[in-house]
Amino acid sequence: MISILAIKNKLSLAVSSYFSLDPSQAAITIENTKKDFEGDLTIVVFSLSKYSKKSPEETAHALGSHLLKNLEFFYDFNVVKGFLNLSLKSNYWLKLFNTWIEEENYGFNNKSTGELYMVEYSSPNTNKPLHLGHLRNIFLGDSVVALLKAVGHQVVKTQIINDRGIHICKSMVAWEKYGDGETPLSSKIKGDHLVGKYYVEFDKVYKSEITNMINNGIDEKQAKSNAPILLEAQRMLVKWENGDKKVRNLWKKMNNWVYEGFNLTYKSLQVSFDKLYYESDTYQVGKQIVKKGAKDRIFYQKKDHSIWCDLSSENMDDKLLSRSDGTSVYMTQDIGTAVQRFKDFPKLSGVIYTVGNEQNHHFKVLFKILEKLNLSWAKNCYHLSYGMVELPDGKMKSREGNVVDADELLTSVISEARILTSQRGFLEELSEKEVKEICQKIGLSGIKYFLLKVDPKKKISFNSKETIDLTGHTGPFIQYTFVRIISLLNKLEDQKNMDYDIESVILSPKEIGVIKSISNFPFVLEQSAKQLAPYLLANYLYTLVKSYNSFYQDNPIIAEENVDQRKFRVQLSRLTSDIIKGGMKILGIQMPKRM
RNA sequence: GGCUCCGUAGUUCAACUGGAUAGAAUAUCAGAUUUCGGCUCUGAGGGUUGAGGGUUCGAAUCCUUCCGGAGUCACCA
Repeated sequence: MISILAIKNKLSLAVSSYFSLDPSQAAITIENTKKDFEGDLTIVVFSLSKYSKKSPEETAHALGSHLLKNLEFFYDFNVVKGFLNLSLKSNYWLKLFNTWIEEENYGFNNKSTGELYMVEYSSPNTNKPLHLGHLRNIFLGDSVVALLKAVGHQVVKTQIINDRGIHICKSMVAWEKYGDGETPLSSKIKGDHLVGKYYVEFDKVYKSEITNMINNGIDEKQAKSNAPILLEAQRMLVKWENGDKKVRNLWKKMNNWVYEGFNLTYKSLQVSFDKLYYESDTYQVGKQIVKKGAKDRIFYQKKDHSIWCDLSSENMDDKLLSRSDGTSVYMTQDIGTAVQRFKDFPKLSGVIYTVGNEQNHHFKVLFKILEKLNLSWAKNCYHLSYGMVELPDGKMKSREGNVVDADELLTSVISEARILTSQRGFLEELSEKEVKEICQKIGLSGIKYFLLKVDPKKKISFNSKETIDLTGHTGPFIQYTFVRIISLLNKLEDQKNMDYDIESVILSPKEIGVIKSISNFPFVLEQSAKQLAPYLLANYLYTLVKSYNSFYQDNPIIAEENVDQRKFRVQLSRLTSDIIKGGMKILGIQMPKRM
């Protein structure tokens, strides 16, 4: 069985034996040859020239002729500076290609690794609707899940619902005071949006109260922490934690409004979860752990009864875990949630927290505290941090209503897709339902690809125009290539016997280009999964599509007269479309059959 | 102020984790269709990789000092 890896291994062995090196010790770098140079594999000889005691160039030449003579794979080599470029015989490319088309799921790992991971993502607060920032989180998490599955792991998709705390009390107080009994039903406003409306309302009142107090000679800091409406929210939180019936009922009612709204949004985003955790449950678990930790002297208690974790040994400030009034903080529930998760799934190899980079410090502290609690799995917790999504005029602030709303964005990209497809006229004889489905696929691919193609740790500047673009480095562009291939395959009369004789196929540079690109797919998948980096896959799929389009442009397929050549090109197209489909699926993007 | 992250064509992003002449997209300009979906393809111009110094055969990448931006250091979440 031949494979790229096998060729590289043999090459590596041949190189080390040429220099009489121990193969297990020798660091021989073999890379794919860069596009602008001739060749397929490149050996970097700079570090090897010390063994030959000659210049890198001389060494490379000597090594090149040696390899050409002793290995069957190559037909030529060239040297540029210290780089030895080797050219693989084209029938080896064909042999490689033949093994790929016979694989069940080329690039994917079909056998299970037996490892189980948990990926947490989305995890919104229940006081406002989802916005563009959540979308980045959700798509990132969702595609990391798919990546882990693609390489053979099992995955539990989860979220922690932040249903408790001062934020929801703010919406509740505002609704009670100014809501006049308004419900999603009576107002025809989606539940999450309705609750969000009162969160904004709270902030408005809060701010005007502060201004008034300052005008009456109270200093700003005092005003901020003593504004009447804020005090009201804080009193409500204490009542909530004490189980006050009236407060709990209101809380349940408003949270349910939010869940109904979220579920609609998740549905249109095509994401789902396996297991939900609610902060209102897990903070109790956390509270117990903190209490016990204080008793065991892992944490310490101040005179005012507040409980803290000493982190001076880590060069960090001490962390509050329980307030002096006994109520718990964000960190408390995160400790509880983590413990609960490993209780529920003892076999977890790791938990991945998909959370924005504003919480980098929080997670550093959390993991440290888990370590201090002697939880052996603490080291298996990983924070998948990502940058903020910024608007052209700066950061989004939901309190100020300066956000790109997820629901609105979705409808706008989908309707844009409809305008553009209707101009093209390929969907005319389809039913309304089918057209709608296709436009959803196109619109979603625009926004998903836009958010996923960027390295997670970098911030994204959002540009609504680019998101719905169909050309260039976009999701719809990739979909278009797929649709063209499908349309082509459908035109074939005889699809059954696609075997061809290798000897009668002559590969053009563009065909080799596509094969080379295909050869990278398994490595890209592996890397993306390992680094939890869907953007690597997204960028790869784009380069694959580029090289295919370039091939497609000047090689006839159906009209090709040489039967073997034609069959090869059909297979090349088919495998390319399979990779596009499978790869894009990992990004959460579905392929339309027409567009 | 301490710590962390970021800074690459006008703009949005890459660069196989230290490799070659820093690549795409977009915008602009110039080309390609007796051809399978032209939402395509080919080409041109566009760069002191924020600045300086260092490490070495070799630096956008590592170290260091500045400059600029973001985040965080809460009895907020």
